[in-house]
Amino acid sequence: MGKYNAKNEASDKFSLRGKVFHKIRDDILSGKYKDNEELKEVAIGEELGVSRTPVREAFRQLELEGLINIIPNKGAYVTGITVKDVKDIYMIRSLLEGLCAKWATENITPEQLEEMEENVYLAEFHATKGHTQQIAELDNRFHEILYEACNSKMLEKQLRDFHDYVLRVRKKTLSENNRGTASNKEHKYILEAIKSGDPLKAEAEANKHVMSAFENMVKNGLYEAYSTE
Amino acid sequence: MGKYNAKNEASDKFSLRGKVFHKIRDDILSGKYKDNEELKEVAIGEELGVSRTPVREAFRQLELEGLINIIPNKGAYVTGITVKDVKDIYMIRSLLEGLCAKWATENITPEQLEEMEENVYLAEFHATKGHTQQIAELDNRFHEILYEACNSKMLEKQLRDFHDYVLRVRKKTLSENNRGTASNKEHKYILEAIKSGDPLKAEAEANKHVMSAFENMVKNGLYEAYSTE
DNA sequence: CCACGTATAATTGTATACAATTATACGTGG
DNA sequence: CCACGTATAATTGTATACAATTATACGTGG
Repeated sequence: MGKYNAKNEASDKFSLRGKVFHKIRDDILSGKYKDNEELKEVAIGEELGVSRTPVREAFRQLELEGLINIIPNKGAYVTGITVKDVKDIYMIRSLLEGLCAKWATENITPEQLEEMEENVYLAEFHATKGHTQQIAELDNRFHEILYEACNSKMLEKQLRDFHDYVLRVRKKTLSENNRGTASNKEHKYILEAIKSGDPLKAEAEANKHVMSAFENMVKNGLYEAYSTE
Repeated sequence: MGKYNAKNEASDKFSLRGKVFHKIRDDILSGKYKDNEELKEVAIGEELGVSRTPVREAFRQLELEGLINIIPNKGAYVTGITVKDVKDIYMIRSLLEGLCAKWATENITPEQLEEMEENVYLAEFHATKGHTQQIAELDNRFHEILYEACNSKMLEKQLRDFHDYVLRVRKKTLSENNRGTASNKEHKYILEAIKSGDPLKAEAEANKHVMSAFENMVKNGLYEAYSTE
């Protein structure tokens, strides 16, 4: 599974289509394009120094992700991500991360468990030192391990997609307001529930973790700066 | 929202790319291609009488849906959908349909509520008559209404994708074993919870509905015939 | 006979050409 | 002046050409 994904990422990095896809995706999520703005194949192709072919292929992917809306023979229009979208994603993620933690309790391998323990331990250190970059990376990795450990291709894919979607928001939230310390404490609770073999406890802790991340975001009003609404 | 989607469907129907996408997707989901089978652009293009361009664009979409795995410069390989995948999707759907019903309770419009009542009433009639085709259509539509009524673009998209994914399995299940009658009764419970303005009741009923659909499927061993495992 | 390397074929990646469709400009009649 | 229709430009849709990469065939030396 990990290898499978690594390959896909390689594909994305080394082909023009993948580069174009990620570039436009980032630009939409970061708010470079306005809502309903029209994306033109030639213009974007020229900007990135490629022909229309890779741009078109990237458009098809973006359409499927729901980031743009393609009207046949007419054009591609940015759908963007609104404040409500981010909120909804956190609600959905809360449920699904819970399910993921529950399943992970029953399917995690010793290696994954060990990496998770190491992750939490190391994050504790960086949190006290205020190393925001490392904290963000460890946080991402904690969730990645959880996704892999649940042993469900379907759930893993869903959570990964959502995770990517709100990545920018999450990173910012973590770097402010001591959220990093609190977040890592919650990771520890999840880890302990998994270690003690209590799936329902793990589910509840993961639920709470996502919800508290969301509440922290709302409290700080941080997410408004990153939406197109 | 409804219109937005209608447009997308039109796009899919009238462009070659859309036709190719749906054809390959159906072929994978119905088991025409084996797991790990390689899909070649030229071969599929010739089969469908189109050039490589629409085929390639369809491939990119299928990759994003997780149905094929594209290795750069090498080829596209069918990932397929396994028994476990179907099971996992039902578990995920159970949670998300619950959330959807909860939100729908708070956001449903009078028009949607009326259509839902009509839907349940009509399905009752067709269930007693054993009209499997109509039952399947009304069942689909019931869930569509629910998805629209929750007023969340994100959740709606998720549920629609999953719904499509297991459509074939669902249709078959409904036509056997009087599941249609039982299913419609559960729809009625959801509807009544929504009408009485009880979001938690609606959530619980929707949870149960998906789980009982899944249990029915397992009991009859029906889903094994529709997977690639 | 087989291991290996090289030539050849097959396949994917990207750019471009042409067709079809849609948007825009512009002129004319009233 | 403006409503309308037609010509023109811009844009997307699809096919095809060429380049780059990978798979296969085949021959030769030992």
